[in-house]
Amino acid sequence: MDANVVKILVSSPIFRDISPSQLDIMLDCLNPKINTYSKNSYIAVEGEPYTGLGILLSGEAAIIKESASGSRVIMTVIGPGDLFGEMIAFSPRKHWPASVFAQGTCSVMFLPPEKIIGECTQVCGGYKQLIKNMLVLLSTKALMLNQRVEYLAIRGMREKISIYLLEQYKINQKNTFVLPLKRNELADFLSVSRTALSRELGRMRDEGIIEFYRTSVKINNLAMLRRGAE
Amino acid sequence: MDANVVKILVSSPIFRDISPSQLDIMLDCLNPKINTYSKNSYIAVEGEPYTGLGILLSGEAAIIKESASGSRVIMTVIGPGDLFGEMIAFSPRKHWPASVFAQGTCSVMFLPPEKIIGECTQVCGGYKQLIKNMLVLLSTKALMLNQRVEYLAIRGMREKISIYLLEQYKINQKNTFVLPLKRNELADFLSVSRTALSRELGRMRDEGIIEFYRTSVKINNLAMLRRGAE
DNA sequence: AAAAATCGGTAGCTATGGCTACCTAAAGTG
DNA sequence: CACTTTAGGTAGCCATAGCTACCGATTTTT
Repeated sequence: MDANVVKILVSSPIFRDISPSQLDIMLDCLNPKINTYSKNSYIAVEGEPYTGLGILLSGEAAIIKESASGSRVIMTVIGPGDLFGEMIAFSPRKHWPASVFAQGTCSVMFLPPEKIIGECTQVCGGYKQLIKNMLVLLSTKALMLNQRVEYLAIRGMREKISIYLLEQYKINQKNTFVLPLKRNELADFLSVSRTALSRELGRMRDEGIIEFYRTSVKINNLAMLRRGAE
Repeated sequence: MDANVVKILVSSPIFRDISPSQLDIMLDCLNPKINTYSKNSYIAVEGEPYTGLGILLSGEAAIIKESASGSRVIMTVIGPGDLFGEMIAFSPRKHWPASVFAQGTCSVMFLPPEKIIGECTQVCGGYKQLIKNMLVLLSTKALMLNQRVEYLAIRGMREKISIYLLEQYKINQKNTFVLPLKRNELADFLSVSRTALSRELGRMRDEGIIEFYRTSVKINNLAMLRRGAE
C-alpha cells in the first residue's frame, strides 16, 4: 500500500487511534478498491447501487441531493480523509441516497461494508477500535443532519441569515470573518434563492447590522443581529 | 427485572437477536434506570444535560424540535420498544438536541451510554450483537433524517403534498388509505402552515386529483398526482 | 348530556421570497 | 493581454403561502 495513502488513512476519522502497522494488517482483511475520478464527474449517483463505504484520498467532492425538479442542495463538501456512504453501510438499503460529485480530480477508496462487521473479529486487533469509530462517526453524521433540519425548518429569510451569521460569529470569535460558503452555496445550504439572499443581506447592510464584501462579513450591530434571529 | 419489561426489551431493536437469558445478564451489566412520566410532560428538554440512551417501555412520546420563535416541528412519534437519544450516546455532545414529550403516560428506561461501549466485553455474550444493532439503528436514523431534509428542501406546497401522498400510496398499495398524521401534524412535518395545507388539499380535490375526509384519502388521478410531484 | 377543547375547512389580506433580467467585478483561460 | 466564465449585486413583477378570523363538526371532559 502506497505510503501516501496510509498517511491519509491514519488521519481519517474511521481509522482514528489505529496504528499504521495495525492498519496494514486490517487493509489486507478489508479488501479495499481504489478508483480515480476526473473533475466534475459523479463518484456516486443518487439511486444507483451502493458501491461501499467511501474514503476520499485526494481532491474535493460535494455530497448533493437533487430533487426531481432538478434543484440541487449541497449537503456537505468533503476533503481528503473524509468519508461518505457511511449511513448506508449498515442499513438494509442498497442504493445511494445522495450523489457524490467530484469538484476536482479525486481518488477514492471503497471498503465493502460486510467486511467491517465481518467475521475477522479475532484476527484484526484494530477491529474493536474501528467499530467504536464507526459509532462516533454515525452519531456525528446524524447530529449534523439534525442541525440541517433545524435550518431548513426556519421560515424567515432574515431569521435564517441571522442564525447562520451568529453561528459563524461564534466559531470565529471575531466581528469580522470569512464565510466558508460562496453566495450560491450559502443559498443552497439555507434552501433559498440566491437573489433573495443577496437582497436580504443588502437590507441588513442598509439597516447597519452588517457589512460585507463577497464572502467576508463584519458584524456592526450584534444586538440587532440577535433580534433578527428571534 | 419485571417480565413485562423484558418482553418489551427483547422486541426492541436495540436488543434484537439477543435472547432473554443473555439480556438478563447484560442488564446487570448495563445498570439501567427506569422512570415514569405523566401525560403532556417533558421526558427530555432540548439543551439540557443528556441523561442517557432512552428506551420507551410504555406510552407514546413525540420527538420535537422547537425553534427560538416557538414553532414546533415533530420529528417522529415513538411507541413502546422504540429508542431515543441514540445519536448523542456516542458523540462528544452532552445535551439533548431535541425534546422528548410524553403524549400519554410513559415509562422509560435509561442506559448510561459509557456502558454500551464499555469494558464488559468479555463478560457479556450479547455485547457484539448489541454493537451491531446500534450500528444499524444509527444508520437508519441518519437515513430518516436524510429523508426529512429531502422533504424540507422541497419548495412548493403542491410538490410536498404530492410526494408525501405518493409515498403513502406506495406504503399502502391502495388508492384509498388513512394518513398516519392529523392535519396539524402533517403541516408540522412538511413545515408549512395548516391553513395553507388545507387550501392546497382543497385545490387538489377541486382538480379531481384526490378526495379526502379528515385523515382518509383517496387518489382519483395518480398521473396528475405524479405530475404535481414533478 | 352539557360544556370544553380539538380538529379541520374556508376566505381575505398581505408579505415574503422566487424568478427573470441585467449589469459589474473578479477570476480563469488560451 | 484579450476573452470567457463565474460570482454577485440590484430591480421589478407576481405567485405562493403565511396569518387572522371564523365557523361547523367531532371528540373529550366533567
